[in-house]
Amino acid sequence: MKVRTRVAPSPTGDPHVGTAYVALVNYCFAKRHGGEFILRIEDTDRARSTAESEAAILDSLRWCGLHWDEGPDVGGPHGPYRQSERSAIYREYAARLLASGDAFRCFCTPERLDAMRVAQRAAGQLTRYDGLCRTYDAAEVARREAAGEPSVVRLRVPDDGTCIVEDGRRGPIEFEWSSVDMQVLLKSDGLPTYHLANVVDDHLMEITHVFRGEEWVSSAPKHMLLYRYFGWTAPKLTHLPLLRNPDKSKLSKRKNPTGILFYRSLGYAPEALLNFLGLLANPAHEGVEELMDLAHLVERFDPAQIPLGGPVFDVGKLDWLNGRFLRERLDDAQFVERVRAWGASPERMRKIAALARPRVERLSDLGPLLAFLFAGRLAIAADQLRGGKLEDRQVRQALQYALWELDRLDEWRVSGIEATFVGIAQRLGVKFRDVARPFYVAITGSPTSIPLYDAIELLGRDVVRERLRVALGLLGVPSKRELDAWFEEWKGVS
RNA sequence: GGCGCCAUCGUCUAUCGGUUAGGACAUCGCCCUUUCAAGGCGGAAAGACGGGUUCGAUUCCCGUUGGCGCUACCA
Repeated sequence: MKVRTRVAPSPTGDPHVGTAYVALVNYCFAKRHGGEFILRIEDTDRARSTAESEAAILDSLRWCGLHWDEGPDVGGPHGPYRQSERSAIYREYAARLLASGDAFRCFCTPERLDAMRVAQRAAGQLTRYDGLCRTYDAAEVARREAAGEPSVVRLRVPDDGTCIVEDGRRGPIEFEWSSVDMQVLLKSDGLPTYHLANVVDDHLMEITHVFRGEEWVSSAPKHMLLYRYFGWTAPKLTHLPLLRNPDKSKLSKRKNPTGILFYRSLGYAPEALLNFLGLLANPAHEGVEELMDLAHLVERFDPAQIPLGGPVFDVGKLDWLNGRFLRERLDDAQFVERVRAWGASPERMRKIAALARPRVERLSDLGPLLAFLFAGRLAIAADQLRGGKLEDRQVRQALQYALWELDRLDEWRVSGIEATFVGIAQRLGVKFRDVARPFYVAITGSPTSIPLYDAIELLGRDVVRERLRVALGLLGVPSKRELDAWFEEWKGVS
């Protein structure tokens, strides 16, 4: 049987290095065995999924140098590859489960479920659906449906016995069925949850091996149950350790740059990023050259060698690999080409020229004026952020608001960015010109520069987020309490 | 709280019961060099704790502690 793997990102935000990591592992395994690698978009969460995010994810993975044999953009024999276009399929399989009695309709309200969980937790028990709707007979279900009561489809789970999940790297993991929740499979909007869609798609797309994040371990029993109910053979599951922040918490953008685009903006070579990620999955042992290309990564890939501890994403090591790639794997001409592609493309230079030309007297003024566009971390001190009419607290609050607001922005364009900043000044009850200075310093490294919103657009979301985060850190990282209070105020006005 | 996963230098890791616990990044020192990098050489740096099993545990088992994940009509 042909090996087929997949990566199934959810388009709910910026492309994450964790996605690249999981994609790389699946890619390597498939290619190592002459198999196929598929890209599937899991966009069943209508509230959070966006087309922008999907496009960005495809773009980032392509930039990484990972090519998929089937996917929403290239098509393939098992399409569609976007779950939002497969609703009918999931409904059909949910109906099958309903018919066989392996799933049941549930009419419970969110309020009842909430109260139930609160009570269970207060009693020190695990939170699990109590099975009320499971007791309804066909007539009762029909009556409620006819009355127009909204309902979901839940998975029937055994009340006792154990489930053994076979993990490709950890071996058997045992769960009590009584600790597994009766998961919702089909939401009241008719769309499936991850669990149903994932199992159905992996089967229909003939996926043979799944490498996914460790966060899925605890829901694996539900997936095993679905394969059993459907009478399907489950793919071989292997859970990958989660990438961590330096403080060992799960890698998060609150504490670190996590976007693939951030590393691209900073001038990392995709080869080096992949190299680094590949080393995390299969570390090089003594005497082994660590600088390797994708083909080499594929050739030496071995799932049995994946370490189980969650590795800290060590940017220092990435820097070293990237430096070596730049100076050992590229000649001058190729280097120049990289520079052009990175930040000096004709289109980008034209935009920059239009902004810079009115502000220079000599071409040599360009260096200091535009350095921030070609820099990673800016050398700024806390005092440079001060000096306006605002108190530190207000500046910090403004920076935090900007972080939150900019995250919510769908389109990264001057117009939206401008509206965001105007809004922030209003909320704080101050004039924008008074908050402008710290933002200029945080973003461009100087209180005077090209227009702020253009600078922000040019820099891109990930770099801007990082600069704001660094500036905020300079004036004092907000405490949990401050953050909560600000968040309340922020929510209140929006 | 419950369930699950994990546990060696600051970081990534090697060790399939017996090693001076090895390598890489970072760090420190020296060399090279008009500077800075790069490069070369060298140094410092680790088995969470407590019980077992064993002639012998970093390695196997149990417990504790710690970290992480899950605990949604999000993935």
